[in-house]
Amino acid sequence: MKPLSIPNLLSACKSIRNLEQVHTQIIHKGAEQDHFVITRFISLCTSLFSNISYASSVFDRVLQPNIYLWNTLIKGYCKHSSLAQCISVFLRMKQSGNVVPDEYTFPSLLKACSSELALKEGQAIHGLIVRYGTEHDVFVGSSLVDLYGKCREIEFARKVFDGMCVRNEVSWTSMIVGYVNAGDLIEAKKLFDVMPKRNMNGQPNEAVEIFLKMQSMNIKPDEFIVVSLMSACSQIGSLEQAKWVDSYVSQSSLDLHQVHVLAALIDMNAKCGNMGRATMLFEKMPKRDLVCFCSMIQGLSIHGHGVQAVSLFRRMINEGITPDDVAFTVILNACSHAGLVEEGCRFFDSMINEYSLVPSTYHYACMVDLLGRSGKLRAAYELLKSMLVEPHAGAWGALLGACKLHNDIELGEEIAAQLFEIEPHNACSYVLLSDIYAAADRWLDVSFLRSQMIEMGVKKKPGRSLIYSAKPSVWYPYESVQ
DNA sequence: ATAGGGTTAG
Repeated sequence: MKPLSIPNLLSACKSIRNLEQVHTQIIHKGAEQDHFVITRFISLCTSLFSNISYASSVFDRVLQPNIYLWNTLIKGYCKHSSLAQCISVFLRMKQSGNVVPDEYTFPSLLKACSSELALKEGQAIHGLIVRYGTEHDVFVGSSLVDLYGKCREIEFARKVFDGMCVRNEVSWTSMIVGYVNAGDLIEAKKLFDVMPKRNMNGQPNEAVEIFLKMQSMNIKPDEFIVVSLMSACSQIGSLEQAKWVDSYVSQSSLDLHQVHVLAALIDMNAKCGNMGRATMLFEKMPKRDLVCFCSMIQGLSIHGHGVQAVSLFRRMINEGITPDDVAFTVILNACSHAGLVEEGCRFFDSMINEYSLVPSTYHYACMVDLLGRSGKLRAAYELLKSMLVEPHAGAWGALLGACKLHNDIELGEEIAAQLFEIEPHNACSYVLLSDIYAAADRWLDVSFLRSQMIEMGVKKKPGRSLIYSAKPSVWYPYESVQ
């Protein structure tokens, strides 16, 4: 049996109640200033029990926290609190004067920026990373690649990636995901064109090529990588490529039982048009979860099987799975595409009244689309006006599209006026209204609108400067220099 | 001794 030391007691904690009991022991044994013990305590308190305020109060009693303690606390905040809170803890750390941020400090901060798409804050932190000389760490580099990729600053991501002296699977995944999300697989291909060619038995394409290059560089693809790869395939929608990846994944030693892997595999097959294979994988699952149901329902919807999508949704509920907001987006979308007005309205109603979900702007957009397409323009308009939150521009756009479809000039003008206010630089609404006028032979209105559109439509994106520091591999955006 | 990064459904 293990001795009843405090660290051992900590690792045995199964509930917050246990943790409080060990905390009593810590105070009793006078271990409140023991950095090792308190670090374990805070780590456990935040990661296992998500109790940042408790962790914070214990931290505050430590007189001279060391770097381990600060880093653990910052990670806790980054996981469970807002970016503003994380940065405020980081500033407290810097102002304490006892410790210097190191390569363990920055990854969690960058992750917090990444999840809030806080580019400016991320760039400021990038500046600090360079200042503290931690930019060559693989964790820091990967986090930066992830941050810039997520913020659609793919060139920054790439620059960091190129400057990294060590890269691992995480760095590669972050870079690939960045390119995938930017929809820029062509650029990815260009990068890998400078490396030796490999035979691919048929269809060369970008994501698979990246994948093969990784293998040739002895980077073993893990579950993360193949999920990214399959996500890329889903977006490209190529059946050939999906088949290739499917057979690779199925024959590999990768763990198909990891929930993300199978979910991505089903989603890829469903999106690429291989519903047969998707169905087989789906039905063979020992326990089907919400995500896989959604992938299947969406797959059916994409391929025009709206009625089947609805019945699969009903089966999901019968199997005891509770739909969430995403599931309702999927099914409302399916109803909208298949023109299943009655079913859609019933789902929308049950979403609110049975499942107590608050419809988002996306749900309203689906409903507006559904009602609008079937000619119930006024009902759609009333629904939009009844929204408590500000409607998404997409919802107005969908309704304007419906006005075009049903040649309703009066309502079209009313809605376009709202859209011009929300999105004055989006050409779509001008084009739609102009089409409505054209269909009614109101050419004067058309030409007026077109000239207005040209006037508003051309807007140059602001430029950006970069500066380079003494070391050529080190760079950061100009704004980050303080 | 104790601290850090990447993946799925709209």
